[in-house]
Amino acid sequence: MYMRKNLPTDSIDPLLAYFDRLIPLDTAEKELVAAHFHPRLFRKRQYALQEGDLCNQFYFVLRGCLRMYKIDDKGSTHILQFAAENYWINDLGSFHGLRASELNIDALEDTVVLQISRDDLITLYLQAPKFDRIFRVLVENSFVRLQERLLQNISSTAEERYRSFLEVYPYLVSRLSQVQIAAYLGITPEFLSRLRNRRTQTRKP
Amino acid sequence: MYMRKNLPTDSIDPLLAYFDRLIPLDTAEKELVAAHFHPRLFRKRQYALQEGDLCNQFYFVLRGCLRMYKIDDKGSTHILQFAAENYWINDLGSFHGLRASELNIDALEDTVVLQISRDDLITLYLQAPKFDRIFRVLVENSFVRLQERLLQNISSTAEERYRSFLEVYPYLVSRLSQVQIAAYLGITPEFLSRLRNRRTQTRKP
DNA sequence: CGCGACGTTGATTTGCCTCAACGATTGTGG
DNA sequence: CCACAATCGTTGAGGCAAATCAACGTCGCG
Repeated sequence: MYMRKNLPTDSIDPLLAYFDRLIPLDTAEKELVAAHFHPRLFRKRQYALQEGDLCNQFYFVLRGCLRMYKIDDKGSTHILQFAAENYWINDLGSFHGLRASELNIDALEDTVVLQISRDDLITLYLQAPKFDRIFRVLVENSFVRLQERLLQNISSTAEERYRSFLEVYPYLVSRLSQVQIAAYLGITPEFLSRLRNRRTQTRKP
Repeated sequence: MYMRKNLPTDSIDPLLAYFDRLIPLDTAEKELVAAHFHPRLFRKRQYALQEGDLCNQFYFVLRGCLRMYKIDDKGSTHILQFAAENYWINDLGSFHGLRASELNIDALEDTVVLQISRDDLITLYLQAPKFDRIFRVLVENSFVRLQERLLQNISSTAEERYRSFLEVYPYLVSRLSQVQIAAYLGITPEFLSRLRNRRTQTRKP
């Protein structure tokens, strides 16, 4: 059987491990996962979802990094989420509400995902109700993180948010340009540059 | 049998109707709901959750209005969520993560809720896995709304956020003081006052 | 090589905050 | 039931955080 480079048969393993850590799976359930999730490569700058389209897939990142963002009327980019290794990403509003998305998802690096379509996910829920629980827990965790971020955005200064980002996502910082980080924090790249230099100063008199 | 005023036996009905609208329940499942959820009254200004405590209950509001908020180091209040009739509220991070909460929940009006403890909810999941799905859908919907709010906060001015609040929560506006609305929008009450007057002006020369 | 993204820095502007004062309303205890 | 305190909404003056606009050197890439 022909196998594409970068997409070996055992690419499903990290996902199985991920699920197993949340709630242990039996063999039948692991086979269902293997049957419904499919590997896919996105080249750098390639769209995984484009504004106006329906979000039909749920992505689990194996390697690389995706971002989900909105472009406002003034043309500014606002990043809702990065998704690197072992993170999930999709536009849940479009995915379940069956409405056209206002968001874009694209690749910041060459990225390999495991994807499942909405129809396959619904089938999976029917075949193994345990996945209702798994995805409930998964969304609950995302909800808590999102709520913490909202709280930060309401109550903190740009500098505090930047410091917090460095702490929470240290492994991302080196992989992202300052433009991306600024679009995530909700500030301009110019101001982020000033923040960085403001701190490394206070050295020479 | 003695029955407290304001808390009649059929107070469970709005919750059953709420679940039924999401995913139809059979008789046994309705009885489980009636067995695990309990009515409770919070007087105006009474805490339902206090910072430092564990969030042990999930609340469904029958009448009245609760708010969930954080007090920062400077003493400012930041409101994460209002919950009026037919809304859910709790600190999910504390509820499932079993950690002390940094948030407060209290009543803005005399409020009647149906509450379920974490232990009872877990029991409910085991007795009827359908509730895994129900609460998955419920959290998914909350997640989508929260994401929209974060996007607004990152990308919009205070005035745009205020206009949007008026559109999305018209039934709340009349019940809340401007102090509460300002704490939700992430601005000062003074500035909210200016926003309101800025708009009703542009009339007399 | 040349073009376009990136990061930096300066000058200026602006959205929103802070502090302070005031009358109107609410609520509370004597 | 009244008196007093507390909270609310409003307005003014002044200040600061962050945006805007512009210019410039650097680097990676086609």
